[in-house]
Amino acid sequence: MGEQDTRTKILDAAQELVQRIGANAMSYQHISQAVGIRKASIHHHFPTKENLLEAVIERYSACFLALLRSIVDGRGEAPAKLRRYIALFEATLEAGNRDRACPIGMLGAEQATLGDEAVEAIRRFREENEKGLERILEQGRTEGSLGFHGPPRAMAALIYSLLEGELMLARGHAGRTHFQTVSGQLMRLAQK
Amino acid sequence: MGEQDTRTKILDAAQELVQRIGANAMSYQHISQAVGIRKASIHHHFPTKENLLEAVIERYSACFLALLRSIVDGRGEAPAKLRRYIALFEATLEAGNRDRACPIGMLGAEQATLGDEAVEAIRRFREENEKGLERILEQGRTEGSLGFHGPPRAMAALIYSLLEGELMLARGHAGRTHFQTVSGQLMRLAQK
DNA sequence: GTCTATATAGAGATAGAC
DNA sequence: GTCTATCTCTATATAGAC
Repeated sequence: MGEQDTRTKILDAAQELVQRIGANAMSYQHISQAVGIRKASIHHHFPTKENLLEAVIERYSACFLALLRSIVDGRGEAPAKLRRYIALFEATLEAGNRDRACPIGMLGAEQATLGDEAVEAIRRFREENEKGLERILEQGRTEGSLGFHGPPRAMAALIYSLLEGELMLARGHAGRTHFQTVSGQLMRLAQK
Repeated sequence: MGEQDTRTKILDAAQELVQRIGANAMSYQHISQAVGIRKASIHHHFPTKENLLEAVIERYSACFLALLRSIVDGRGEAPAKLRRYIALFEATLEAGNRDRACPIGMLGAEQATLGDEAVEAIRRFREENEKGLERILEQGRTEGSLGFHGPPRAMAALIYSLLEGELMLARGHAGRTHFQTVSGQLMRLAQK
């Protein structure tokens, strides 16, 4: 847990702000205060806000998709893998993070205000999530551990929208409980 | 289809902007251009932006919840009612409206930047939606037309997050198709 | 790489004439 | 009820010293 470089601190602050209040409410002033440097210094690392948002997406996407792949390619039956995937989303709500949604979900909601590169990166993130989920669901069907109806890809698309939507809308006071109710129901639907 | 009063035109423009770009990206300037009046005139009808957003929520909520009630209390079996409910969301994506999410869903994503009254109104909207869905799902179970596992209320919570999330994230080019894939999968899960 | 200072634009909001 | 004009604040971004 040593000292981090400034670029990383800026990305951390920007990501946390996107998760909590969204990209359009986030300003260089907010980041400046969180990191403890001046606004002009942020522009040295990320010339434009669009650059900064793209970097937030790229970093989060790389990290999250690596975890997704380790789940998909890992050992265990499909229900356990699905639970691990859901836990990736739930981790966002842990401890003091009660008001944080997925940063890429938040940016997806604001995509009409973003540049083409960011929108495309958000689309790819969704695509990779749906593909990974599809493989877990196919495994479950093959080994007989999951018993949902319909195409795995449609089920995958449903799961992604559900978890992103739930994280964005059910924040605040009872957020954690609500998330667990919904994710529990999802597991029931997938298994039988 | 006669002339509308200015207040209604302002609400229409504000709602459309919230649905497309979100409340934080929306400005009085945008509304001014859309309606064809000056910024100061908007402040005459809605002194603060917070007032305006609350009015958008109240109007949309009253309209949507009235439709929800007519579905819940109407005739027909539960699967048909569920399809009618889904159609309320899908209507947002019709024709030239391809980039519009649910306004209350968008404001829910931005709730950290809103006042207490707006946040409370958004929470009530969700609550009423979950209650209405719960009644449809209970009916389906009683009459044997729906066969999902788990508590109706958990299923209701899942359906609301799913539809709101799908509308927010799957906009743009293939939005309509993606929505239909996901809503079709939801119907499969509910019926068997 | 960080700073001060500044440019430029836009935001929400108000005063007061018509 | 709408307008012009203006206020104040904040936004993103840049120039240039250190």
